[in-house]
Amino acid sequence: MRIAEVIVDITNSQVDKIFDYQIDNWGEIGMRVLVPFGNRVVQGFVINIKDSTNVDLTKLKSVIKPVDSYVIIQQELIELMKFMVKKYHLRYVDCLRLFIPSEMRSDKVKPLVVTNLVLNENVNLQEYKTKLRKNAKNQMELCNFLKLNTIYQKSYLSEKFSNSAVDKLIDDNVLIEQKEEISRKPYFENIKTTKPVHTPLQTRAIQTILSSNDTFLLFGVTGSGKTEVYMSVIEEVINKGKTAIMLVPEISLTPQVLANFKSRFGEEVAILHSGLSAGERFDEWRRILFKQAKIVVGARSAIFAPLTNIGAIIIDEEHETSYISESNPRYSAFDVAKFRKDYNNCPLVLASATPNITSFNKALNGEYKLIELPERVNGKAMPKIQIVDMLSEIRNGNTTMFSSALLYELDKCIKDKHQAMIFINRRGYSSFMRCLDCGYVAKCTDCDVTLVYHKQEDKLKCHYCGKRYKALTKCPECGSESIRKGAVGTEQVVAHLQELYPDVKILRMDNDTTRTKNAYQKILSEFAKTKPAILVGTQMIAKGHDFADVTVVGIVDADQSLYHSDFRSTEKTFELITQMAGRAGRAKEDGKVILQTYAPRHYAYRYIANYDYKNFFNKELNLRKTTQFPPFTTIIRLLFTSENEEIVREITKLCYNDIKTLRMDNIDSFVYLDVMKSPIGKIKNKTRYQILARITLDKENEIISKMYEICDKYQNQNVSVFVEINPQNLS
DNA sequence: AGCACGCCGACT
DNA sequence: GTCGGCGTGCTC
Repeated sequence: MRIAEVIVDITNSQVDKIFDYQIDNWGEIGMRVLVPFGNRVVQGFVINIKDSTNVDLTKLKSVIKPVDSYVIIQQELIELMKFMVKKYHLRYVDCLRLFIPSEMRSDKVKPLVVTNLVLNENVNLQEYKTKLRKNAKNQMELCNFLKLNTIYQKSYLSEKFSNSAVDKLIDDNVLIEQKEEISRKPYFENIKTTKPVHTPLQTRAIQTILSSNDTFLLFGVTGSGKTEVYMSVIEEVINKGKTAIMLVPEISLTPQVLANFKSRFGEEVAILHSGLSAGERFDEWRRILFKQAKIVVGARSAIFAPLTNIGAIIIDEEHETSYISESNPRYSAFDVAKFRKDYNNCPLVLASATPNITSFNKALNGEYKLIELPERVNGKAMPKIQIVDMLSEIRNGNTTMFSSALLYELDKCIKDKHQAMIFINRRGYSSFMRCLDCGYVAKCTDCDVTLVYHKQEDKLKCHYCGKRYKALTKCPECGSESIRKGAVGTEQVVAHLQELYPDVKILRMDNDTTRTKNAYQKILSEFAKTKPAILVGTQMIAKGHDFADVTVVGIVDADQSLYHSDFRSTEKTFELITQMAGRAGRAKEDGKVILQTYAPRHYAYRYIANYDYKNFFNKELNLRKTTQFPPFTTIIRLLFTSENEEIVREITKLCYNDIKTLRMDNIDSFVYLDVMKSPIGKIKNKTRYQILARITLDKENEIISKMYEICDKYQNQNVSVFVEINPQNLS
């Protein structure tokens, strides 16, 4: 007897289990099938085939038929599904759905079919022509045009000789129709690139990566030629008959980058990202499945690409948070990458100019192998970063948002017809409170994290422990009453600049101006061709294109992210500013970076100005150690939401009691535990409560799985419970 | 998720 | 007397 283990394609925890069905010989593991389920028919995935079952034979039903004529989920991904279900406590279906393009399930997208026409070789064309009517001019011309053994596109012939003429010849069996499935190809600029000569360091990096199956951290400064390292590694891997995945942040998937890959690898590259149309994504995915494409370049979910025999996995800009999914199926592309690396026995490369603190720590511990590219390929120094103390600007009578140093550089830049970028750091909308006289910022006494001002309650709150403080009316350090809160916005900056430079083109790029589909590209290309010009924007201008003529980068109010209430805020500030600084002086002109701050002596800026990542890392790691934050602990957040406020509060409380018991049994592993209303107490009319815990690493897995168990116990129709491990934001 | 089974109020 | 409300439980 052949028994298929089937996961039905229904997202509900109650049916998210393995169902056994009898299956005929056509069935294969990894196929989509139709099965009778209750009194209806549903789609399912065959995840295993065996020859016996524990299910009562009177209950056992048979698989009806396959949905596709081929396997769509390979064995590796089925193993990966099991790994993810266990590790993240996910549903089987949610994982399986990650592995195939959503277009596949809706049946909305079908392979694009074109009709081709060929001349019937059994027809005597000359004889046929004599039988044509005298006035059938189009048909005659068409007959004269046709040659044997040539494939014509029907649309082409129709356009040239009219539809009716073509149809007549088809009717008369002179032309034979042939259907062909073709792939919709995402559009690429056609450019030619030449392979550059490698520096000795690049060569060594490439060889090191290719010579083992380790996880590498490639730490290379901006402009050190990391991309060339990836490309060469991939090239070698392809030459060995294997395949490769490269993940990049969504925002880096610019036409320029893609064109570069296409130029180097041609048809062997498939691109997967959200900018593709449904049809394009579906076709790109099928090209991978059918082994026509061997290199996959894409955003986070491209890590699930149906490649076999992977020879290298590369994750660019590994410090980016977008590699970790924070909703629905929560997973980390790093964990998945490591799984696939082990399965395929190939190297995994994580790369960044400003590695994640945790990653760099792993590199120093030996868990990752460190490869460094400390020099720029063109040999140029990084642009000079000048730190400007905005408090002394105020003392000198300049109360505007631009320092005299920045205005001086802007004037010069515009006079020389160069370009400038003004970066507004608006990470998180939450506002903090700061003393304008001494620069003091309110912080939590327990967490070393900036307090967030909540307007409705007129209170300062810590988003990590929930502790509340009175809003500042005077500074506890110097007694001054000039307390300011809130942030500077891009609009304000643009308006101000336009006043100062009425004749200069000033472009704005932020969440508001990039709503529409291609707005992002449009703004960038407009900026590229306008000189002089100033581009004002949020983080999104820090990445992406290289503009050769940008000589000035202004960072207005750098502290915004420094004081964001997150233990990673200093790390994020270092990343952002370093990246932003890298936008200046990329070509022959030297660049200049003006960094405006109210805290010029903050340690982060000292290291940033010197591009000193390693010492910054040491300092930051020490701080994390003393305050017991990751990577020395793991933060766990249990989020409870419900439309019924009473019930959530009650359930959260019950759950909290259980977790307190859990802490009793593992008293040394809990660094912190508390329960509170979530910082954003209500979303979409659902009340939110949370339990926050920080635990040491020794019993991490054990405690996490206990927490999942506890949550499962309280999960019901009225209350949903989420477990988040090291969440990126705590709203 | 969907659908059947099942036990209590207002209607042709 | 019945039609239908949605609580509970099951689906190989």
